[in-house]
Amino acid sequence: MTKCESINYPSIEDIIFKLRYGIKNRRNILIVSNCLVNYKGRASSKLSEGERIIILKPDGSALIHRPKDYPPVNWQPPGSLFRVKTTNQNVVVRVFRKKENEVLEIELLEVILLAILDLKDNGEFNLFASEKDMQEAILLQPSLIEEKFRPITSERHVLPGFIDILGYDKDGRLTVIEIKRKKATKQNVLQLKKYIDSLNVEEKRNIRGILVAPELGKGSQELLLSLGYESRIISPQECSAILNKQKTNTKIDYFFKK
Amino acid sequence: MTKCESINYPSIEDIIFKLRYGIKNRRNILIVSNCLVNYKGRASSKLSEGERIIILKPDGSALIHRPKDYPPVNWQPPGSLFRVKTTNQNVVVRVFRKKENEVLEIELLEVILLAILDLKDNGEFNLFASEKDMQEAILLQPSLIEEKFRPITSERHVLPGFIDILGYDKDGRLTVIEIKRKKATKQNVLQLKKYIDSLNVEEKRNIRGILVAPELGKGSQELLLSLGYESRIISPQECSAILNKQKTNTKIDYFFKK
DNA sequence: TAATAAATGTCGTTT
DNA sequence: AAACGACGTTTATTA
Repeated sequence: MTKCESINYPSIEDIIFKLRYGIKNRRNILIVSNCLVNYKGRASSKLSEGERIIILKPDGSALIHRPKDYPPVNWQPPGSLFRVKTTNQNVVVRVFRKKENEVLEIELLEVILLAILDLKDNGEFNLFASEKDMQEAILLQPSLIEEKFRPITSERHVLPGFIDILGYDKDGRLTVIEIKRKKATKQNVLQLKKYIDSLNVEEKRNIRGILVAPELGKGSQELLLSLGYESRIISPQECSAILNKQKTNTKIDYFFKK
Repeated sequence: MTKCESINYPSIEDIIFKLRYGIKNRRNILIVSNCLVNYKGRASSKLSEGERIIILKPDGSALIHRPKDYPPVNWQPPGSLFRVKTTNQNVVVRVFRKKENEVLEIELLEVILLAILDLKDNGEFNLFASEKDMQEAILLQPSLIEEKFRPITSERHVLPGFIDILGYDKDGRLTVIEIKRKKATKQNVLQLKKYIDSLNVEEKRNIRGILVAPELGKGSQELLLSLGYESRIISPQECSAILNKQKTNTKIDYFFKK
């Protein structure tokens, strides 16, 4: 079996055979077809006739893409089961997801292109400038918050829960830091408040709250002030740069040690 | 030009020519290829070598799918610009989005399948059992809330902001309704509270708050009680059924009138 | 399993 | 352009 077996305008028999083969052997399947789609589960939907691109993945995820738009018009997350049957003399792919008891049915009216793919992908994916990167950068260089800021939560989550960073300021005041990778909203300030409130410390007034974000939204700024919290304007990109620099330094250290 | 021009293992010259042709003529483009992907924008990412499915749409959206997972590993929303160039003797597709100043670059190391598609899709898509359907069902049949409930806001955004439904109960008490299509959270109760607080009415205690949802989460129930609000357990599916019935009745009415 | 928050979230709507 | 909330959100993490 080759890496890619593709057919233009396959016969019904071919479609059924290839689909079943591909599903059974955990191949990626690509279908370009005029089709009808019905979905029923948490909601329900009907999509009338049209030509779309369909992807079936061996992990049980399914995607139906119209000629435009970023999101799939219909889909099924991983863990779904594929079944190929015939209805009205057409091939129907049924994608069933037990977890939510959801069914997606794709009736293939005319298959334009069918490809059974045996893809090899062991590539490594790395994302930078995520919220987690911001957290790590601050832990690595606490002066981003202010001089002599000392995080408590370093490697392990010393205090469990959802607090991004907990620490002490130069005067020993307990400080809660909430990090956002995009413009902060009022909701984010409330989140910070919630965490501070959740700390079972008697003198809550003595706890500092700092919201870290690349920008403050209108509502957030007011609320921040009224609650007596602070903010630090820091972008995810600069945090990423700090981490990169650190890695480079580690490498150089290693080089000289050798 | 046919609806689907597909080639297995095209030459570099073919790839460049077909891609440029497809982009220029606003075709959908399907590429199965061993590739490298770099993204830089709001965040940044690197994806090392591997075989993936790539979709380029004429509206400027791009999707890169690995052999597994529901979401694309890299992407670009609509409005992006495609450019085809060569680097390291490989074809590179550059997808630039001005709005966020984001760049996605896909280096094609070995194209397994390339298809230029001229898809026709005028199909109608209908989604049922959305939150909007729930809203409409309640407006159509206010007794879902309680007997003699009278909605004021028939359209939307008639009053302050984002209140789903505003109305009067049988005793003329102002009532704010917040609708959720899935299990209600604490956050949802706070949302309801916010809307009630935002109503500049003197006697806020006299306003009723009702959270409509198919189920109540743990935290939400407690908070609901402590704030003195109420709830109605209603599923999006039953609301959808109510709307369907209404439509059927309208059709029957029309039939008899004729 | 339920709850909670992140996401390059995206997308629509209203101010 | 900014704010706000829905989404069949999905996904990962934690209690």
